[in-house]
Amino acid sequence: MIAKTKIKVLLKTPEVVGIGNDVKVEGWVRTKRGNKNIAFIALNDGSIIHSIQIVAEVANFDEEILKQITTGSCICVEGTLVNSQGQGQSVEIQAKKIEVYGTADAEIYPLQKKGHTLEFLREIAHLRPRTNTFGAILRLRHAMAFAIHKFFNDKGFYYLHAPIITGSDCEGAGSMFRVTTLDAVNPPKNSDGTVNYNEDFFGKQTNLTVSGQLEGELAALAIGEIYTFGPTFRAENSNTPRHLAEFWMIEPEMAFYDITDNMDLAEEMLKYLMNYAIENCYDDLEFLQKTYDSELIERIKSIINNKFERLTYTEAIDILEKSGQKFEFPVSWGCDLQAEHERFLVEKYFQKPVILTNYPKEIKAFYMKQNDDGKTVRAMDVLFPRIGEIIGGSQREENFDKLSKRIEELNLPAKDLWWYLETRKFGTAPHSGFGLGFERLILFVTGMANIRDVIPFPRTPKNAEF
RNA sequence: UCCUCCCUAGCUCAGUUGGUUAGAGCAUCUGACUGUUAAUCAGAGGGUCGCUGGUUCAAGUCCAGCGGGGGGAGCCA
Repeated sequence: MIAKTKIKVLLKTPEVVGIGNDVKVEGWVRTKRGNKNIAFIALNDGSIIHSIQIVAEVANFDEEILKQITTGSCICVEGTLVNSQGQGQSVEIQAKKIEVYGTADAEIYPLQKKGHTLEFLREIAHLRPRTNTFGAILRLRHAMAFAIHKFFNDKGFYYLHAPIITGSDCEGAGSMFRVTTLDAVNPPKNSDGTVNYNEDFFGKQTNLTVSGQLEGELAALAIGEIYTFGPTFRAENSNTPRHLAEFWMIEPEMAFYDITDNMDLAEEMLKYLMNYAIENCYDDLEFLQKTYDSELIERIKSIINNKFERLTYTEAIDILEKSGQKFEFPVSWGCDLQAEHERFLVEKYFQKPVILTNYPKEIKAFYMKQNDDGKTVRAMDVLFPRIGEIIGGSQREENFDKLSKRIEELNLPAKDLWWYLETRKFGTAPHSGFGLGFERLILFVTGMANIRDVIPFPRTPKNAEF
């Protein structure tokens, strides 16, 4: 009995098995070609972007078996690993035995050996992992997730599991998905006709989380440095290539970090991740570069090799006002920066990542630390080429009175935030944190243009088919 | 949600000022070919032109509504 081997091992380190020795591989057929004497099968098992070539002498095999080997079918091959006689690959397998695990009727199997549009592949999300493109994306997605855990673990951060179901709508980060077990048609009512949520599963209104930040702060103010990495939900009717209703977010939160420490961490992490991709996923990056984005690897390297430009919101407004550039939305101090403004700063003016700090408090969240000028808060946004804001964060307001006053000014439900405020009442500490949208990171590192193509099963308005 | 473009064969698309039987490439099927690289060559089959309604002698083509999708914007990550 021959031990099975991953195709990655055979292609990358054939010496492990040894030329001339017998091997067993299992995978899905990408293409079959040949003539009446010989058949060439490109076999892929997902371990690597490349397929291995299976060579089958037609005379040695049952005609019915060979007929079943079509694009998309799944087979097991036993044969001898040999140096290839043809161009295009260094090693190949001279097949001795082929077992068909599963056929794929060529008349109805949707994937062809020719290329498909990404839009079409979205309609067959159950099969698109079988394509080279999605194989590469899924491997990169895994590598980035793993690298994030490794980065934080190596720095002594703890992985915190924030709740998915929350009872608060505090961050104001957008509309939430209601979580309920009440009968949608006939819910229990109060005497005034409103729904009686006391009868609901949790005895109150609950929602899917829009952010784990507030819970993250609780943990940071106890065990120092933490990060969350989990799904997040926004019920916004956003129809763009950069938004999902369900996406994954990484939210580190650190005690005793000021805004500069926060920026240093964000920059170090992004550079670490880019470097990890180059060192561990080069074959996939090369494929994506060749197929979709000719500047992909160069752009990733530019993140590693450039110091991020750091400037204040006020300085950025000044640059934009003096730029002579015509913008659809005019710039003035106090307005939020539009996509076109961010793009100008990152792609034209500095031509590298930019970190903007000290935004007007009116356009930022209540929990951000207020500066002494009374006008700005210690926010930081990291802006990337192509995708804009990849990270948003801040030093947090640790002063109980200032935070309470801000909550009051913004008319937020202070009574629902009692637990959050108690961290400022008992042993408060300077601390900071930020949020990184995982899919936006994957968007950048794969060179894909649409966020629906970097998550296995995208959730967007009117779409939850798979 | 707003602006804009698109929806014709399994896929990607052509289809002229509205006019007879709606085309191509690829895929599929059949055949040919002694090592192919998205193999090549020859032949064949394959259509409710997104849906509903309207204008007209006549609609893939014009109009309206609805549905789906792309791009841009807003919200944001």
